[in-house]
Amino acid sequence: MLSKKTRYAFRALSYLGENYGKGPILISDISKAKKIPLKFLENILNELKKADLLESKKGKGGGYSLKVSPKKINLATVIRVINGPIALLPCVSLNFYERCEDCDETYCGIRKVMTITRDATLKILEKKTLHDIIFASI
Amino acid sequence: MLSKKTRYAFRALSYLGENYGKGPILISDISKAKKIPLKFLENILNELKKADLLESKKGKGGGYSLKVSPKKINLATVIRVINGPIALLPCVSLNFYERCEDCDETYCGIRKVMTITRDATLKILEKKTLHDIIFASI
DNA sequence: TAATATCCTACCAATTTAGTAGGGGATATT
DNA sequence: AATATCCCCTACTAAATTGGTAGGATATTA
Ligand code: FES
Ligand code: FES
Repeated sequence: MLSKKTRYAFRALSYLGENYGKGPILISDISKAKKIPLKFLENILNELKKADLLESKKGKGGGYSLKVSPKKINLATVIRVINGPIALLPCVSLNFYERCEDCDETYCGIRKVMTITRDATLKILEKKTLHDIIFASI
Repeated sequence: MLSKKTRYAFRALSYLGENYGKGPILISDISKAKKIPLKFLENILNELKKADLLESKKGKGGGYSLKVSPKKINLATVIRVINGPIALLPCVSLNFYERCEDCDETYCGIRKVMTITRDATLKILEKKTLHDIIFASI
């Protein structure tokens, strides 16, 4: 399951997507509009910025905005940044790979199934973008 | 990601599957063969029993065995018993549904994508059985 | 230089995860 | 009936993760 933090991230990004092209948006505005605890949201947006999905501006007239169009931000990327691995096992993860002790990857049946599952999941999550979820929700 | 406990469950079930039809298998045998902490495994097997996947016998000559053939135990069931929901959001879960506060399901774009993802995942995990992972790993 | 707004570090409580410890109860053999 | 075997149950615990808070440092604008 995705963490609450990840769901907050999606909601915040949706808001930024809805306001794409309108200049910097205040954290406090997003916090109010999407009912996300302000200081927690601050952290989330900062992580998204470090992952190069957002850009920010300090001082008056500052705030956050999407770095690229909502059509270019896919959901898999967001989940990886905030939630971590998408695969169900570390030995199957493309971006967070870790070897399994006491298990030979070449002959592991569980791993084979989880690889298929991962591919099916990614096929969807890498295709669906912020734009898709904003548009679907109007 | 699946918990370590879930991975232990798969390994234990694989062992029981490999020995299907040979009568009760000792927890300690599974523990040794699959390198799973004994007391932890005890707990796991008991949960699988309560979920009606295993049957047990006490006393000498006792142990655990699969209640049905490895071909009839699908991976989704196992994950649900030990790990919990398969869906990425509670509002999308078929077996562990919970409503999202501050979010209208009818218009929620995230939910739509996660529903598609869940279906794709289930299509695989409900089809693949214990037999598949045992056979693939030989 | 004052006001504004993000950035950074540190802390915290609650929950979950990954176990351990120890005895109780059922069963089979002797 | 005694005993050894083996699952069952309750309770406890350490460590990690989750979901936050608090407070100040830093950058920007006016
Ligand atoms: S589960 Fe990772 S290699 Fe078997
Ligand atoms: S995320 Fe569950 S309804 Fe929107």
